Amino acid sequence: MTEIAKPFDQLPPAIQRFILQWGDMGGQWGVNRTVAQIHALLYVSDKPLNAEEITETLGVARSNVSNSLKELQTWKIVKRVPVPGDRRDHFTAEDDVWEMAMRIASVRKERELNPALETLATCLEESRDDSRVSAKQRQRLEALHEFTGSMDRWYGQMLKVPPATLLRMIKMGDKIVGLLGFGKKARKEEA
Amino acid sequence: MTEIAKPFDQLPPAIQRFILQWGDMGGQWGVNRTVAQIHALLYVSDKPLNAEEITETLGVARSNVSNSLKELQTWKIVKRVPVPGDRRDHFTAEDDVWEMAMRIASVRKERELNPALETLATCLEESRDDSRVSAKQRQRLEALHEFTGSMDRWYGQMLKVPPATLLRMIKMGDKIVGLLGFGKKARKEEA
DNA sequence: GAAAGGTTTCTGTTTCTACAGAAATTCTTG
DNA sequence: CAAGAATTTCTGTAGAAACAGAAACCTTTC
Repeated sequence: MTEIAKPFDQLPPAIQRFILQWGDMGGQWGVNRTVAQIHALLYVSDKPLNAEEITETLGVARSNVSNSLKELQTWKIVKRVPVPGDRRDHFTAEDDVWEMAMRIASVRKERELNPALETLATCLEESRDDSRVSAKQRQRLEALHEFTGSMDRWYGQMLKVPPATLLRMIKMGDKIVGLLGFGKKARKEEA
Repeated sequence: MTEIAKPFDQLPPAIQRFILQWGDMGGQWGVNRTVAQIHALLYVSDKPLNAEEITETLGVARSNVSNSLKELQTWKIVKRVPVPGDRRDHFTAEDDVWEMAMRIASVRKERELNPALETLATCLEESRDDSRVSAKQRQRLEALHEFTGSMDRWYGQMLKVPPATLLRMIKMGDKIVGLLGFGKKARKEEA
């Protein structure tokens, strides 16, 4: 069908910069450049794009686009949308940034926090019937396990809160600490 | 001085497992395996270790240990400690897990959030005097910028709260949402 | 049910990162 | 201020990840 999609250097400079920077921002996080770039492109695109258009605009291999789209879909921040009169798959990015952030957080929780929890549990288990592991060592593993568990629960709970509510909470910022009534005392102690 | 440090396979299995798993847990995050392993080793070590001991225990190159220790120190989760009667540098890991988490969060904020903020600000700036950027596109960049700013402020504020207080907050979990008085309504709306 | 259009999987190449070992440097102490 | 010890920086290499292009595989439509 080879329609002509806008090549990268014809995009407005602001958009170009965004895609590029977002691209290697991704590198700092756990996703590769292409994945992040495609996400950026879709995020600022006015209309859904098909794989071909993405390929042409970003100048990367078709297969690369295909795989990257698949990854973005596992993160649930890009989805396929049907476009009437065109049987190719088209894609859009989640446009609510809060929703987006929560989807990412959710996947990361599963991929990183949960395995860490399991590992620590196993280590603790194993350490109990090994006298060579000192009490101090056991305590430290315990502390880490406890911490990871707390984080896991915290994330789990935050993910249940609707984005709009979360937004308000975060906007409140440090007032929350005071409101909850245990801020002042603790802060004085620390200071 | 070649003292004999415990080689890896003489450590208790629980400890071995911990170091190994923590090692490639690190890989999932932004730090390489060696760095994470050294951190794990120091975290569960009863006493401060010198670079030589770490080298022997983990079986990695001396230079690698040196560089990794340097990195861990920039994260402020490992520090040099003087050991009386030994002029070699010895190292320990921060033992308070909450303190540790906050140090890491702090560095990540600087390295990731702040640059993202700058980039987005620049893009927005640039987009204002470019009529090819649609209103919708500008809005999306705006939303992302706003979001990033919120996160940045939130982190900044949380980092000021003493770890013990934070611990209590997180333990409270989702009760916080209700306590703050805007939880129920919003949650019903969403459901 | 075959031809065209579209998507995914496979394979080889390139690029980048982690790392070891050596060389250079800095620090300590007699 | 030298000799020795400890640490850091430098350089080359091995392995892993990203990627392009081709091949194989579905899917729709006539």
